[in-house]
Amino acid sequence: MPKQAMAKAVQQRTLKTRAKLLDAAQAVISESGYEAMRVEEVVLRAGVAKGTFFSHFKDKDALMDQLIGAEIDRHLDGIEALDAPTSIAEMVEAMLPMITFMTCERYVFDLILRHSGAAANADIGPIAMTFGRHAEVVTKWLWEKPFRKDISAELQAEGVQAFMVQAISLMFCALHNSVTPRERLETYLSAWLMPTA
Amino acid sequence: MPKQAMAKAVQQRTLKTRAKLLDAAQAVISESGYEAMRVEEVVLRAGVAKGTFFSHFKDKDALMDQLIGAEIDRHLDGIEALDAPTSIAEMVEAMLPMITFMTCERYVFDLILRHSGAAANADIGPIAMTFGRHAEVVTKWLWEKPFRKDISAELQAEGVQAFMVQAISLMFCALHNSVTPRERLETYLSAWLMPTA
DNA sequence: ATTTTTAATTGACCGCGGTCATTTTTGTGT
DNA sequence: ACACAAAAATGACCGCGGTCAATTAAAAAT
Repeated sequence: MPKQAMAKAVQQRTLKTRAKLLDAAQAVISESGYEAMRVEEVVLRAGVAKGTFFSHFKDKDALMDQLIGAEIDRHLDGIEALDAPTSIAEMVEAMLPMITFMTCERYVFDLILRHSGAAANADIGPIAMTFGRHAEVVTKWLWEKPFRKDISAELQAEGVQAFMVQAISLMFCALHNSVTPRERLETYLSAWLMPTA
Repeated sequence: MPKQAMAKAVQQRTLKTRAKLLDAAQAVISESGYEAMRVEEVVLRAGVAKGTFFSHFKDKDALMDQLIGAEIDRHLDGIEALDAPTSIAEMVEAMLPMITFMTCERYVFDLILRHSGAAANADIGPIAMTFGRHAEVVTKWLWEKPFRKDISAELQAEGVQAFMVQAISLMFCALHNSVTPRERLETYLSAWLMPTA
């Protein structure tokens, strides 16, 4: 039997509970940050039992995936509303708010990295979706305003993501944080998108 | 008082115990893989108490850092013995054994990523060291046999690492594993090191 | 209305990483 | 030899994510 056919099975009680859990989690995070979030604290505030949490979310990471994914999506909305950047500096500028969020906590960045690719073929999580979306946006930019013509816009976009991750990673590295992420990313993307040899 | 002056303070008992712990850990890993390693199992085999483990290693990750770092170092020894590659294919070929190890388990790759940058200024862990070493080796290659001349060998090497990480990440992504890591990395590095526009 | 089926919730329980006051061992000064 | 101080080892204990058999509430069948 196809899943679609039995979509009726979900009760509104379920939606209420899930909303309570999401709200409670968001509240905790707003107060104390992502890393400090405890499942026990969330269920306490939501007024449900611990087991209920795990019948709504596969594990703690799944909740984080949703919340963080939603936040990134909000930033992507802003990015998507922009015109295609005409310079590297503009491109970096456009991506900076999203990057700032991604690096607000070490914990957040690690989680994003872990979820940036879909683990199983079926469950492409919210964060993995945002990476797909980001690649699309950048691809569109590069399609409209091409920097390099020897390789496809898709490949260029993949490189942009790779360098974005690299630039962010080095932010958490005590050895390499003398330069700002903006500067570093500009250096990378100039070399990647505007090679002169 | 400088640390050097009081180096005497370590007893042989300490070295014995640490060796026992490392051996036990390696044994467990050889049998069941990295992910399956449990601190309780290790201390049981080593014949010491649980607390002893944590007086030798800050946490479980620190042990993993050492073991995995040592393994990567072994691969780097092999890489370093090679001549500077004259083509992208050769370069990828040289790095492939190391990459294969890094991707032997999802858990291993995640841990490597988390430790690839030094967290605090003081403690540059074994894995972070290997990333530095790898960058040096690639820089030397690019110095001897330059691909691009518009950017420094160091920057080229940073890009190689960024693309290596990207290629590996996509291996664990169910959506993008139709192409082999070798192929993907060759595509990336060709575009990065031999741009034609 | 009443039974039956199915979905949702519960909380005691477990696994495992990590801590710390206490005890044991080792090296040192007398 | 002995006392004493410093280092190392111990294991009971804790925090927290995650499980599952049992219970309760909701929808469907009668």
